Amino acid sequence: MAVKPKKPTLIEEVRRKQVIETAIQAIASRGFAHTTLADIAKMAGVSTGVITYHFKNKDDLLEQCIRTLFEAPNNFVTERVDMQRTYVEKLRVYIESNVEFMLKNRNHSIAMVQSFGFLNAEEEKFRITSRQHTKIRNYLIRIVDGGKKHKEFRDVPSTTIAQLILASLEGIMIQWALSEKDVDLPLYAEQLVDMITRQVRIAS
Amino acid sequence: MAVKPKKPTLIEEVRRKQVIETAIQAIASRGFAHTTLADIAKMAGVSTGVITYHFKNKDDLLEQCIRTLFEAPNNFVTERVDMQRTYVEKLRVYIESNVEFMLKNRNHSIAMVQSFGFLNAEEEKFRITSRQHTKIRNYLIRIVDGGKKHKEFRDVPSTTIAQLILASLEGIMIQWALSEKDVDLPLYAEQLVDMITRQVRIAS
Amino acid sequence: MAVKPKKPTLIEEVRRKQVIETAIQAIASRGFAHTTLADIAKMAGVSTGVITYHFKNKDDLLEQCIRTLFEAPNNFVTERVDMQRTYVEKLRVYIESNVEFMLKNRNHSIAMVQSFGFLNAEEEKFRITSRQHTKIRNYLIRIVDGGKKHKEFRDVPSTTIAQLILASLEGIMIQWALSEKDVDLPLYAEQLVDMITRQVRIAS
Amino acid sequence: MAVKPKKPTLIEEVRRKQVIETAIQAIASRGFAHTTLADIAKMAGVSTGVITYHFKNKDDLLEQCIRTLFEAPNNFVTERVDMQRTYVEKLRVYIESNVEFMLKNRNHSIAMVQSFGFLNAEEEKFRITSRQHTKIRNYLIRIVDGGKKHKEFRDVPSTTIAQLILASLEGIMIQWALSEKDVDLPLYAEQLVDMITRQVRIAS
DNA sequence: AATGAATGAGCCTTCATTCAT
DNA sequence: TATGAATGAAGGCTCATTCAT
Repeated sequence: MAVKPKKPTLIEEVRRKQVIETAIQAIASRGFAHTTLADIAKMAGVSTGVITYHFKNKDDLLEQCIRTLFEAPNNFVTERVDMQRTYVEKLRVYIESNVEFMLKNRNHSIAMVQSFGFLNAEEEKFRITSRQHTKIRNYLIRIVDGGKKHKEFRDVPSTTIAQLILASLEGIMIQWALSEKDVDLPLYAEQLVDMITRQVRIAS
Repeated sequence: MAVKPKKPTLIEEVRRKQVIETAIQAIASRGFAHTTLADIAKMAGVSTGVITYHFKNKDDLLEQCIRTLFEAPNNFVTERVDMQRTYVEKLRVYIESNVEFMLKNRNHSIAMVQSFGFLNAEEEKFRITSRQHTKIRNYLIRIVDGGKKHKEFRDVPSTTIAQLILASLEGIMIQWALSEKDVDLPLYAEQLVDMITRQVRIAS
Repeated sequence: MAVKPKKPTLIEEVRRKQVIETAIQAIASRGFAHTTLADIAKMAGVSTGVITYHFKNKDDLLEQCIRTLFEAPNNFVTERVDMQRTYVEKLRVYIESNVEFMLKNRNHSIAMVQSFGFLNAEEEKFRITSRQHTKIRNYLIRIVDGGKKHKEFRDVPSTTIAQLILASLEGIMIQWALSEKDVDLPLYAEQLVDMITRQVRIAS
Repeated sequence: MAVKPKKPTLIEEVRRKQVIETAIQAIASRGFAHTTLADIAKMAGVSTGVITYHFKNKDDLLEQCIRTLFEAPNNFVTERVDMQRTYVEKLRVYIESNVEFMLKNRNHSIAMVQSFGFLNAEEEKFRITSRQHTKIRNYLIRIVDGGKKHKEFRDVPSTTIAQLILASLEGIMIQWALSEKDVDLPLYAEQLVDMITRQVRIAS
């Protein structure tokens, strides 16, 4: 008899998505540490058992949340970036659509900042976060390299530039999560785009 | 009977410092969520009771940790920045000495990133972090304003520039905490200084 | 509306037997405590619902298991014993066929030993086990009494002898369940037959 | 710094003993499966936390219980057996003092029967039970061998005799645990001594 | 007859906090 | 000051049971 190939029913997938989304909302408002399964269940309007029925355990759920926290903005952003033709435009759109996503999903941003708190190398949560960072950085490196190849950019260190863009976006997320009113995101994006462009572009 | 007038003995202060420092090390290695008072006590070589004897409760201890996490690098950095005469130099030293502190105190950096993950607006820990951010930002704003006043800088938006510097430093801290080998901090600092300088300085 | 007159369909009976047998296998390999209905269902290749559909509840299933655990060897043994003419032969065959059944159904023996461990006087499971013990003892008493009546046996205390035979068989089952290789069952049977015979038979 | 050598304080040892004894009583009356830590704690008049403070977890406690369940009667019995000079006497006293211990500690016997339910080879509880059985059997083998060497016993198979004695004692424990009034233990002991003696002794 | 998603009570376990010594 | 035994609330997890399909 063949091993059952783990067929995730439709309803199964829907429930999981629902629970993950609710969990993210819960994390955003209570913080990672103070979010209990009972909280999430109550917010989702289901019983506690549902969660451990659909997820192996709490950590499994949190891992899915972290994954979603990275993939959702990533999909949103890359979709827009890939439509641009010039590399200067790609960088501009990368920054702008990241900020756009943040503005549209403040809770996601808050939850993501919270997720930085899981840096115990023993945990799968750590590895997921780490892998996502690498993925993002590589995506940016490819853009910078493309810009250099097409003579749009001068010979800047691609990795460092990628780190800089990622850092300045995750960094502002922290400040904005801590105090919304203290940060004017569109203005920040504009300034960041200006600065990055000035830094990488071949002077005309 | 009168309330004991809070006479922080010398030994008292030493013990507190010791416990706070141990707690930071514990947080760095286990993560915020998994650090128990028993862990800290054992690492410090004292009994559990010592902690609740010297601190009101666990949150009190964590608050002191967060405060230390911000104040230690802050003292290190401002001391060096204030010695600089030109504003371009101040910005350069600000960035460089931040990175220097990180390199000298990796565990502090890791613990600080961890601390971002436990931010619940209802908590004092949140307010402390928020206040520290404001303080840092104001310090940077004053430098930028100074540079503008002394005609070293052109008319850049001070607040945004301050946010950008803070973000790019806290942001890189996350990447470096997640994967030390993936980030060349000195190179990053150099690039960041170059970029910021280029952005603010009046073209000569 | 009249109560459904309990019409145990053929298929119904087949299903029940199948589930009971699977449950016994599960108990033998996982232990009473760790056998869940989900385990049994999965092993039987059916859904969880099937079990509670065919059995009132988990305890009902376990009770049927215990009953089977006693009745199966009992049927096997009495069938053979009743064919013997002399009482000495009856005792010999009683012991030997018990051991034969054990060798042919190791998992049943293991499950039976496990079942001893979950006896709470308040439970029906306890009463079933107790009743089965009485039944077996009475069967053996009748044999011993027969032997005495037909002058094959001397005047031994029938009840005690019955207890002794039952005890030495259930007792060895424990040792054999714990460690198969440490017990040579046929040799044990031979020695037990020899000893019991020597004890009850009228010296010739 | 040397590893702390785990010094079990006096009070620590007392507490552990107390909890173990209470647990045995609880197991005897409720059964292994239905005994919760809360039950034990309440019976012992302490808080739930005490148990997990002094024991690693529930399984750890149960393991200690099983160990005690075997060692207590063992100490009681061997102490008396070792005082006997002849091997016939040793066997007699072995059986009689086992029964004596049972009569004095009915709850221990009941709990021990319950413990037979842990036959999951993966569990430490299994290994403990198994090891204890081996220990007892070896002790009996040594007696039988001694009897043979000193020409008190004829050439019987030592291991099988040892198995038989152990089986007939553990077996009667089951019957007596299930129904006290159905088993006359002293009479049983007498008959068992008579039968074993008759079996092993060199006919005079 | 059968399924399997959903429920929720019950239990183990962790851990901050207290307090007698 | 310091200790560490003891407490008990809180939370994750298991699993028998129910029920709509």
